[in-house]
Amino acid sequence: MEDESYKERKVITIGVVSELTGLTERQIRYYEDRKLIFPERSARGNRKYSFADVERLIDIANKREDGVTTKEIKQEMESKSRKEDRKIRKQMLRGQINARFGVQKD
Amino acid sequence: MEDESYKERKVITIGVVSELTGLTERQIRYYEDRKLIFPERSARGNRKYSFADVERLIDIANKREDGVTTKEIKQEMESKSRKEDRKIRKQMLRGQINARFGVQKD
DNA sequence: CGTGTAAGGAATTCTGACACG
DNA sequence: CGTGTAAGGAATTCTGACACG
Repeated sequence: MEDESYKERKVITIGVVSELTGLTERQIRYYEDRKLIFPERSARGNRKYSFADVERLIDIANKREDGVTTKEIKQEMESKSRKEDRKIRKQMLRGQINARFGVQKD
Repeated sequence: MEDESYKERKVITIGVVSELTGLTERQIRYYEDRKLIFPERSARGNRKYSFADVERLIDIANKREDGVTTKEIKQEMESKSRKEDRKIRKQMLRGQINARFGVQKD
């Protein structure tokens, strides 16, 4: 694990994200409108993105190039996150079982 | 090692750095003037900082609170980087020795 | 649907300078 | 020495809308 998780901190302005991804600001804002990306806002209201967001945008850009619609991308995301949820729930369950019946710690 | 080294990428604007560190933009620019910090510039000339820069600035801020002058901070930095250099040179030397006389790989 | 663009305003950033101490 | 501030300008970002398709 990382001390501060630089990858997730939302600190990058839209102009820099545009340089980093090659997308126009218009596109970046549109993908937010389509619920594909979730920047934070500064006090005044400026969007701030994380490195993880930048990577996701690059991923979106690649899919768009392949003709995948924003709706389909959104659905892929949701299906993936459901899978993740199941995985995590499974891990937690295993943890509980181990806590009661599993090997002794130490 | 990290895939892209998020910590070192210069992507954060001075306003966000100011929020993150609690320093005024004036202070941040002054420390650059004193050669304590080295932001990159965007096409137009806006400063861009890394998370590593942010951490260094927090370090500087703490030292300034203790009354350490920018000149002294600069000297500490230089002394530390000389030590680092010696360490790296030593490691490279050891690497060369191993390459010739050391254990076989595989 | 996905993206471009012109519009107007508000906040951001930049530099060089004067101020205090 | 270290930092605040007012100054003027240039670039940034925001929103809502019209356009095309």
